[in-house]
Amino acid sequence: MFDLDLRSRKPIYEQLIEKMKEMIIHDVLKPNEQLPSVRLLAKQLTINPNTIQKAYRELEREGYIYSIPGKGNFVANKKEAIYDEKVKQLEENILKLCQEAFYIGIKKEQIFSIVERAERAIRGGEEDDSNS
Amino acid sequence: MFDLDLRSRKPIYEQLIEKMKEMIIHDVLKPNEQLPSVRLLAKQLTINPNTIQKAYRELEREGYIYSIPGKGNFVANKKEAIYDEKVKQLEENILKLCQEAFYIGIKKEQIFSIVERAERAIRGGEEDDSNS
DNA sequence: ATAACTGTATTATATTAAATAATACGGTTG
DNA sequence: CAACCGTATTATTTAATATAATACAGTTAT
Repeated sequence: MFDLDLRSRKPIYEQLIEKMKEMIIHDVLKPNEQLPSVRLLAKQLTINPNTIQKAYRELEREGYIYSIPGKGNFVANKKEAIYDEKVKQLEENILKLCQEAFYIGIKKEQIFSIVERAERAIRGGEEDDSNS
Repeated sequence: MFDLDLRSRKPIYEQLIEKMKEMIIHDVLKPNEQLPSVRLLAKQLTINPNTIQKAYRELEREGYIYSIPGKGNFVANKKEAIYDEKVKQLEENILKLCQEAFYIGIKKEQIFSIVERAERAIRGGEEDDSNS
């Protein structure tokens, strides 16, 4: 379910955090759905339970999941809060990249075309559910 | 000249690489200009010469600078090649961010407005030399 | 209540990348 | 030749990541 690269230069817990964020945002993991227990997931991934715990705690700190001691970890139902946070992050990153781009002389239109290319890539690869 | 954060979680040599790339791209460091020697810069920044050397070698590998053993390290005159590479990188990064944004439902117009905000930030903070 | 799950916490250890340190060799310059 | 340069090598230190072994407490079902 959560396949990650153990030989990567990127820390395992970071990979797991990213993976789960993605799955939560993309609704692969539904709100209030129970996540695999720390110990079980550690066994499945053949990594240490503490590493899972570290990832879960960070995800909780950021509002993606919540935990009930003795019961388990669950996907947060604050989808909107997460979404807003994500949008804010994306805005910051895009803003930063654009500033850098403008700084070295790239024109606004050039960026627009990149944005449109990105849109086509998305629209081509997957359909919008809102009017299907 | 190269002020960097020694207490950062980011490796010093990476910070130095980024800093110098920026200065080279923005023409603060002119083509064929001699860079401070490995030993001198290390003394100035109170860090180890090997760390400078590591940064310089990476910058050379990427074509930003060239070195003449016994003489010194110099800014590459392949500005265009560097620029093209930088543009390509930016395009990739922007594309990636946009795809992620679209994926969670952000509209194209929303991104356009971010781009325009970035442009205003740049145009406001510094003037364009091309018609001054 | 007790066994078998859960999350949480703590401490110690191992592993790895980043950074330091100490040298050495050879080219360049004056 | 002295004083710079870049380069290379090896050993060591440091800090983050990951592992390991436990322990404690809440939950659930029997």
